[in-house]
Amino acid sequence: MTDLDRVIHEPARLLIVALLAGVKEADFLWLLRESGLTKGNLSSHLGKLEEAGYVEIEKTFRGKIPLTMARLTRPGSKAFKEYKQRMNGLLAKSGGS
Amino acid sequence: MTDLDRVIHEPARLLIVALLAGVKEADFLWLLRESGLTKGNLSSHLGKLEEAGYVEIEKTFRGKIPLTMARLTRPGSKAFKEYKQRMNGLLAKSGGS
DNA sequence: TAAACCAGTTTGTACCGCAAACCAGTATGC
DNA sequence: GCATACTGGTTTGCGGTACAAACTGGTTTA
Repeated sequence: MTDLDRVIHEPARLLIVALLAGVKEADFLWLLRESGLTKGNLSSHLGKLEEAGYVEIEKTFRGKIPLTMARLTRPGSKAFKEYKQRMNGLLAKSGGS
Repeated sequence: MTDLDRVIHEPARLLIVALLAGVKEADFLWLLRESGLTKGNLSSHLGKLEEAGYVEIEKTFRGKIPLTMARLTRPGSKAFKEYKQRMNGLLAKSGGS
């Protein structure tokens, strides 16, 4: 109907995806600071995005301390791109400005 | 955080608001056909939008048959405009195209 | 040894969108 | 003139989900 991808549409995830699209790779704490989300929400939203196949999560260690990296997958980039197109289409149809 | 107006953000309502922004006034059945929503959903989303003060609902009669007209209020137009700006900002920050 | 901390995950709840059931009134078939 | 179908909606029930708060497993500090 509007055909907006609900996984991406959710504001918190839209923000995460937009951030990732900019940098191509980011760790949990950077996303945490940049997004302003709580840890819990960031964690679960990343979980949803991973489940959807839109991001890859890689868990490593920085010394003794766990480190989680996230990056957009190819399908993720594609989905985001399509989302942007549809959204622009919607916003445009209401008459400019 | 993303500061997206949740009332407008919901796809069905975004569509309704975009449609109304284009025409300035519309009746229930036109919105029904144009949006592809079910009657139930259209009714309740219009209710939400009215409750938020974003649309005015006017109930009249066309002959013997009830007719509901909807139009965007001033605050509604303003909210939609701001929504568009924020959304464009979000989509832009990920690097163009 | 314990207390504080880091980097997250799991859990609980309250809300919300959706579809289906419902309703009042009007035209139509018998 | 009675019932059946249709218009133009509204209300209800249910399933999914976002958010915050509590929890966990390991690590440094006191």
